[in-house]
Amino acid sequence: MKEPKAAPAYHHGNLRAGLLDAALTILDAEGVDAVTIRAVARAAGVSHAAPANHFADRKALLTALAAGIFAALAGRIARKLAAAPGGRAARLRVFADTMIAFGLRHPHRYRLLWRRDSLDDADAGLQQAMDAIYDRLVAELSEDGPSSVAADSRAVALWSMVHGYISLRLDGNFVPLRDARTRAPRQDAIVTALLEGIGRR
Amino acid sequence: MKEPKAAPAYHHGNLRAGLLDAALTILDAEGVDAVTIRAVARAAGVSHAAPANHFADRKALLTALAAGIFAALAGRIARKLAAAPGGRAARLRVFADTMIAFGLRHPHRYRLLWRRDSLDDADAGLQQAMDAIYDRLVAELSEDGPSSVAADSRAVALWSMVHGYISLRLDGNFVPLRDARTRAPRQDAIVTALLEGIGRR
DNA sequence: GGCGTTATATTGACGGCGTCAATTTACAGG
DNA sequence: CCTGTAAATTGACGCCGTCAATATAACGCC
Repeated sequence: MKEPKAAPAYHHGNLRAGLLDAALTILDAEGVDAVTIRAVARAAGVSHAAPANHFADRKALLTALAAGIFAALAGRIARKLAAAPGGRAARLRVFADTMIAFGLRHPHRYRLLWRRDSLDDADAGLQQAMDAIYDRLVAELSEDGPSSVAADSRAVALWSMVHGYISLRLDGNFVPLRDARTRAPRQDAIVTALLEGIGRR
Repeated sequence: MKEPKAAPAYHHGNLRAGLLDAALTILDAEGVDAVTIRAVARAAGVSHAAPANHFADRKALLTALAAGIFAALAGRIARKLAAAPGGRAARLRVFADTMIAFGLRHPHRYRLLWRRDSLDDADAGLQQAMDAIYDRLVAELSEDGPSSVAADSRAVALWSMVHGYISLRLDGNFVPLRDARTRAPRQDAIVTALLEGIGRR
């Protein structure tokens, strides 16, 4: 009747978790390119080939890392939406704010999520996790009136705008961070723009 | 009285241009990560250290490559807009269509433009070229009525949406390429969504 | 307990990469 | 012609990912 296997220290047991921890630390500090197998192994205190037992290659390591990050983001969005008030516009703002806040607070994590050439798309539930968020968004948008655009396209429009805004901000663009007239935070202003339209007026 | 220096074959004269040519070919064929100094040198038929005379490091090479690509894109946008009809909505569509068409036609080139960690931001006129496009967009959007959002934020909204859409498409997302109701191309539908708004109705 | 199997970790090697230093080659101007 | 300078080559270094061979620890089973 062995002990309940409570955290057998290290080295045997949870190296995998230790590697992912180390990888996340390096990612936050130095960015995706610095997350090398050897650097992660070093940080975890094992030899350079030890990670091979848990991750087939660097891509697999980054994919596992990204999967965890995406799960955290999806969870946060779900929680925020569950607690959000009823109005459609308000709920869409919650979605956008949560995404943007996450992206700006964890730049390297966010960027990793979209470094698809460094990730094993097929493998992780990554695509599927993203689809879940997307479906949620479509649902939020699907109480239809006579719109000229279907709910899925409206979801794509919002998702694209939010993602594009984060990406561009992380690249240092759009530095006046407030609307030129209202002085509202830019991220609020662009959501307003999408909600109300920029066409006529 | 030397010859007019008409294309001195190679090796002395225009290695720099030859390297950029080779780099672009490799980029299109195999993506950013394959554009290594050594591979480019190999493709140009010179030794692995020859590029050092023209580009300080890999970052400088990629930056020069990106600068050329961005200039081409900016030129295309300017030309298309110059030839575009008068209506505001129509002109915004021209901008979006041109960007999206470029991004989808040259995925690796488009991705390179935003691999800012692989580029030397300060150096190239890259930021400046982008600002030029951005300013152009603001100008297109600046005939103001009593909008609740200033022209610059509307420009950010459109630019973000277009950029985000391209990025996500290049990552394999949004695969139903047409609006669920109207069967219009998705890229047209999202522009419509932004023009008309997705808030109330 | 003892023992073999299997999972896990180490060591060492290989080739490719970016980069640097030393060297050779080619050209230009006096 | 000769000399100085720009351009290109060669060779080395350390880092990387990855693979093969080896050692070690855990576990199942008798």
